[in-house]
Amino acid sequence: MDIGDNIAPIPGLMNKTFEGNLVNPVTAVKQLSYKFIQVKGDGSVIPVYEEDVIKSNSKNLSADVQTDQTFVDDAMFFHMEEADCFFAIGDVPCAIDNNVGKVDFNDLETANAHEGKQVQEYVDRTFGGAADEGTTLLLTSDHQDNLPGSTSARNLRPNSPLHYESQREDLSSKCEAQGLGNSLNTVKVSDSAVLELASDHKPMFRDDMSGRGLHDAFKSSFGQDTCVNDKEWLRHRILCGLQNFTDKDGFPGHFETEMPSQESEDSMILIPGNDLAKSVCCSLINTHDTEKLVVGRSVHPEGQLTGDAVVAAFCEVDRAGSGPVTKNTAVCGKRSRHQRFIEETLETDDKCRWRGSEMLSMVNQVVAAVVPRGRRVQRVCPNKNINFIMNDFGGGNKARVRPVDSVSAETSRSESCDDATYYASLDESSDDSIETFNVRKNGSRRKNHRQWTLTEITKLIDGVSKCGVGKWTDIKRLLFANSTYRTSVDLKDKWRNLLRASGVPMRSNKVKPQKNMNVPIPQSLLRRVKELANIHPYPRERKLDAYEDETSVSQSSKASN
DNA sequence: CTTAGGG
DNA sequence: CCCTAAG
Repeated sequence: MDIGDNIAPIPGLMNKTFEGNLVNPVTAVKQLSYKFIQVKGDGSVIPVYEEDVIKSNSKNLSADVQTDQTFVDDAMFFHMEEADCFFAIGDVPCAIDNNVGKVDFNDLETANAHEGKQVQEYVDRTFGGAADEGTTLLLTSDHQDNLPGSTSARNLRPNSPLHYESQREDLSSKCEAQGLGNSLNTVKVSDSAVLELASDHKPMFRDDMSGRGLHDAFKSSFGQDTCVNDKEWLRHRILCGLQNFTDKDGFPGHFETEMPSQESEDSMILIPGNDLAKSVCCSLINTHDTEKLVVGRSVHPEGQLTGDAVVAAFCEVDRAGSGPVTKNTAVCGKRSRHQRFIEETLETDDKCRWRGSEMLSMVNQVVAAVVPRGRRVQRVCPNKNINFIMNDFGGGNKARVRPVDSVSAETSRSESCDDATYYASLDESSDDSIETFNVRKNGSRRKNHRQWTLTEITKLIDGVSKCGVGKWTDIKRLLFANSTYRTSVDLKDKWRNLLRASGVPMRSNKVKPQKNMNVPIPQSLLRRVKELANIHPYPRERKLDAYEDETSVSQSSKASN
C-alpha cells in the first residue's frame, strides 16, 4: 500500500515546493551536485560545510591531488577563504572583487591558460554548457562589513594558493574561524537560465539576534528545538549546519547526557517510486500534528545509483504547505565521475537525537509505510550527520531513506520503526561498506540478508552466557527486543556459525575455520564463544551421545551377527 | 510455538 | 537464510 494513495495531497504543497521552488530538475542535477553548495530560496547559493564530505574525500585529498582527475571532477568548492575571500573551482581559486568575486571566462584565458581551461570545463560540466563566454559567476556578500579584504579589488589569481589540503583545513575550521558575526557569503550565479528558483529568501540571522530568534533559527535549520541556550553555540550550530558537534570542545554537553545508551546504528533504505516525496510529505503532515517537516524530492539524471554517492537537498515545508522555509544541499560519500545525484536530507547531529521530537516517529511511520521489502538497500554515509535521507529519483527505480542511526527508547517504540529501520552498528560502518538486501521476488519469502554486527554478536554471546544455549527466544526477548529482523532461529543459526568460526567441534561439522567472513570476528569474541561452548554445549540435549550409543549398539549387534 | 539440524 | 521434524 502506498500511503500516497490514501492521503489527499496538500493543495499547493507539491507544486509550490517541488515544482516551483526547487530548481528545475535537470538543471538541479548539474547545479547542485557539487559539494559545498547550498541553494537558498532566492536562488543564491552558499557554501555548505560538510565535514563528512571532507572525510570521505580525505583519501583523495591526501593523494596527489594534482593528478587525481577523479577528485577534480568530483569536487567543486565554492570556498570562501577567510583571509583572502577566495572560492575555488576545482583547484582554481577565484577572488572577490569588492564583494563581487568574478570568474569571468573572458579573463580566465589571459590569467592562466591551463586553469582557465579547467574552470571552463568545470563550468561546462556544471552548467551543461549553459555557461559560456560572458557567463560570470558573481560572488557577493550579504554582510559587507564582515567581509575582510572586501575593499581591495582582486582579480583571479593564476597561482593557486588554495590547494586541497589547505582547503580541507579551512573547511573544517571554517565555522569556528567564521565566528559569530560573519554570515556565510553568498555566491550568486548570474545566469538566470541556470538557476530557476523562487524568491523566498530569508535573511540569515544577525549578531544581535535574540536567544529566542536563535532558537527559531535553530529549529528552522534542524527541525527541532534545542535545550541549549548558549547563544554562541546556537549561532555556531546554525552557521555550521552540517558540521559535527562531536569535534567541538567547549560547547555545552547537554546532548551527551541525553544520548541513549543503545548502540548506534544506521542504515539506508531504498524507496522506489515517483510519488514518494508526495507520499512522505502528505503522510508526515497528516499523521502528525507538527509545525514543520522536512521533505524533499531529488532528481536522478543518469539512471544509476551507486552506493558511494549521495548528493542531497531538502526543503522544509510547514503544515500549510507554504514552504520551503529553508533549503539545504549536502553531499556525503564519494561520487563516481559520471554519476551525480541529488537527494533530500534532513540533517542533524548524531549527538542531537530526535529525542522528544516527533520527527523520528514521523519518519519511521512513513518509512514503514512506504518501504517495500526486498529492495536494494545500501548503507552509505556512516557519518552521523545526515540522519534522514529521502529520495525520489526521476526514474522511480530507487530511492533511499536513512533513518536516524539510533533511536531513543521513547521515540523508537513505534512498531513501525523496527520493520522499516534497518540497523547496523557503527563499529563496522565504513565508507565502503555496502549492505545489499536481496530482492525478494514475488512469491519468494526469502528474508533479507542482514549483516551481523559485532555489537549484535556481542549481545548474542552475552545472551548465551546469561540464558544458556538454546534459550533463543529468551535471548531475543532480552537483548534483541528491538531487532525484529532477528528471529530466535536467526540467533540459533548465528550461534552455530560462531561455534563453527571459533573452531568448536560439532556434529556434522568439519572443523575448518570458515572461509572469508564478511565480518571478521575478533579473537576475543571467539574465545568467549569457545568458553561458553564448554559451559553450554550447543545441542543442549546431547543427541551426540544417543547417536553414538545407537551406532555402537547397531555396530555391536552387527558385529555379533 | 520453540528448538534442532540439515539444506 | 530456509525448511522441517520433533518436543
